[in-house]
Amino acid sequence: MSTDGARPTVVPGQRATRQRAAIGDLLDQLDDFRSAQDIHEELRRRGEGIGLTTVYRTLQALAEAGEIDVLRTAAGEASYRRCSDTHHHHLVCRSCGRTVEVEGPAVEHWAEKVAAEHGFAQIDHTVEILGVCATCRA
Amino acid sequence: MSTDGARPTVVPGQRATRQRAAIGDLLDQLDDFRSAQDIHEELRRRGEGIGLTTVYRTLQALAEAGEIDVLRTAAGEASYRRCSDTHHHHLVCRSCGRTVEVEGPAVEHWAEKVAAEHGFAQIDHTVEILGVCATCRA
DNA sequence: CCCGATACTGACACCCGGTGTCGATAAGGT
DNA sequence: ACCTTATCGACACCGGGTGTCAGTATCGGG
Ligand SMILES: [Mn+2]
Ligand SMILES: [Mn+2]
Ligand SMILES: [Zn+2]
Ligand SMILES: [Zn+2]
Repeated sequence: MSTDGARPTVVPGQRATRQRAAIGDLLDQLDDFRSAQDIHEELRRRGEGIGLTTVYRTLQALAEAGEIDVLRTAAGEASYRRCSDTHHHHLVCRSCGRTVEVEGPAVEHWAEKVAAEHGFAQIDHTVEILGVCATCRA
Repeated sequence: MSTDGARPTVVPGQRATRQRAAIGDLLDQLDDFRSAQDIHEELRRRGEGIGLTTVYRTLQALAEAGEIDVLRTAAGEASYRRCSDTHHHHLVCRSCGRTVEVEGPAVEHWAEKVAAEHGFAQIDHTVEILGVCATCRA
């Protein structure tokens, strides 16, 4: 959870609206990946009047702008989380959803090397680790 | 593409049916990831009478049994491919779908190490590399 | 070889995450 | 304040995938 409180809550070039601010604030408070519907529910629980469509599209815009990270659950549903701005991957607890950001130069190099060896360019990669955290094993 | 022709086309404990054989045969001939609908279409084109529901469920069963690999497209749709039986990952062309199986002990070790460091167990990981192949850049 | 228990099939209704539409609303530049 | 126009959100719709269930085919036992 970043506590700087100064991250752009709005994608540059877009208008600052109450709804987008509410979503940005909530994302700052949450610590693990949440679906659009989760976020919509939580906002309404807090008394924010906001439509589900708006939540879907705002989250997508934020993801596209690189403000937040997207992850596909096993069920194929998208989930979102505000992350640090450096390149990293995720270690996620299958049981409670607890998320740890991890990085590894070894993987980055390996991906580039193997792609180049096969003549591939404009490389992008996804690396996610799933497991059960210590707490959930108690 | 494996040419052994002796891979189990049926998950153990299940009955051998014409439909499952047709799907297995087709998977042996295809070389890159295909959606359930693609496979269904192709089977009908070849004159096989088979229902879409059956294709969906057979592919899922094969995937669950580890007979084939599953990949989620950017659109969130599942795609399937018969792969070698050793652990590996995929290098996929974003443009033509061409798929190369790759492996890397470095990544395996890294994943295990980083998970252990954070107290996670029962680890599973997904690693996919996307890019544009040499042919598609011409 | 035949038969019956039962696994499988597939048409169809349904589920659900996500998108297109469009009239109403509100941001924010002047 | 005013006007232009981005944004909102209710609603209809889309498409991949699943539950149901009556009909069908497999295959082990007799
Ligand atoms: Mn990486
Ligand atoms: Mn691996
Ligand atoms: Zn946990
Ligand atoms: Zn290609």
